[in-house]
This record gives sequence, C-alpha cells and structure tokens, in this order.
Amino acid sequence: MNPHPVETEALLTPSEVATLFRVDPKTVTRWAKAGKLSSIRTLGGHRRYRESEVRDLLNGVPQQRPSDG
Amino acid sequence: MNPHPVETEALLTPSEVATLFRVDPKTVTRWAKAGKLSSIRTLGGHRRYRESEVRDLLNGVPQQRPSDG
DNA sequence: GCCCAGTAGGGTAATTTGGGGG
DNA sequence: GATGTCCAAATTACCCTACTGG
Repeated sequence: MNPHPVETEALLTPSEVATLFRVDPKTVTRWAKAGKLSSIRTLGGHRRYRESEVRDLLNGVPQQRPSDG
Repeated sequence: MNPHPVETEALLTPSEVATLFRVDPKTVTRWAKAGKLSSIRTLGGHRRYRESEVRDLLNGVPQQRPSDG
C-alpha cells in the first residue's frame, strides 16, 4: 500500500504509565520533570512517554544517565 | 540535475499524525485550526499535513511563524 | 453509482497541567 | 525527598451525523 510507511514509536499517556507503575499520574509527571523519564509533548502541552522506555524501567533495566557513563 | 523539479512534499493524513503523537485525530484538527500546525486542504475539504513539519514538532524543533521572522 | 473507512463539524465528558499544602 | 490530594484552567477524548477519498 503505502510505499513510505510512517515510522511509529509507541507512546503512552500519563495515566497509562501511572497504571503500569501503580502510582498517581502526578508522580509520573514528577519523574518526567526530574529527568528520570523522557517525555514527548503534544502541541497542547500534554506529555506522552515512550513505551519501550517504560517497559525497560518496569523490567529493571538500568537507564543511561548523562554523567554516569 | 532535474530541469523541472516538482515541489513534492510528503503529506500525512490526520490519523497518521494522530498516531505519531498518540492523540485523537480530532485533536490534530484542533492544532491546525489553532495555527499550531500548518495544513493543506484537499478539494473536498480534508486536511493533509507536512511530514517534515510533523517530524520537527515531534523532535521539539521550534517552528517558524509567518509574522515572527 | 455503490461501498466504506476516514474526516469534518459540533457538543459534552474525561484527562492533564501547574501550583500549593499535607 | 518522594508521594497523594485539592483546586482551576486548559487540553484532549468520545459521542453523533453528514460528507469526502480511493
């Protein structure tokens, strides 16, 4: 069909991430502001999170910190 | 090179843009109406979006507004 | 012209944001 | 220090019907 399929990276909403971690959505927001979790912003300012990153976090995969290499 | 280069810009449908941002297609329509995202109209009134612009937006690239130069 | 998934447009719930206090 | 809750405002999601795209 489409000769140039759009690269799509799965994203999660704040409430979805919160449900996975069993915390309040506000807590997820704090993680994002603290740089513990990278986030993508909608044009309206709402945050979206990378599913792959969340999965890694849930699985205890150590994250790459800027000055911890 | 090409003597008559045709300005061909890759376009995305509302649902494709919505998938990339993990939002509802109607939300993308609101962004277009709010001027946050430039849109091209089909002759029937449906909107199409520039893939390059959407990519930049996803990457957090600040956009150049017409009267902001 | 028919089909039908996608889109437009309008209206109303639900979610998210940001700040502040516990 | 980290988290949960309350508040108001903003943004987004879901409902519908009619029309477009291929």
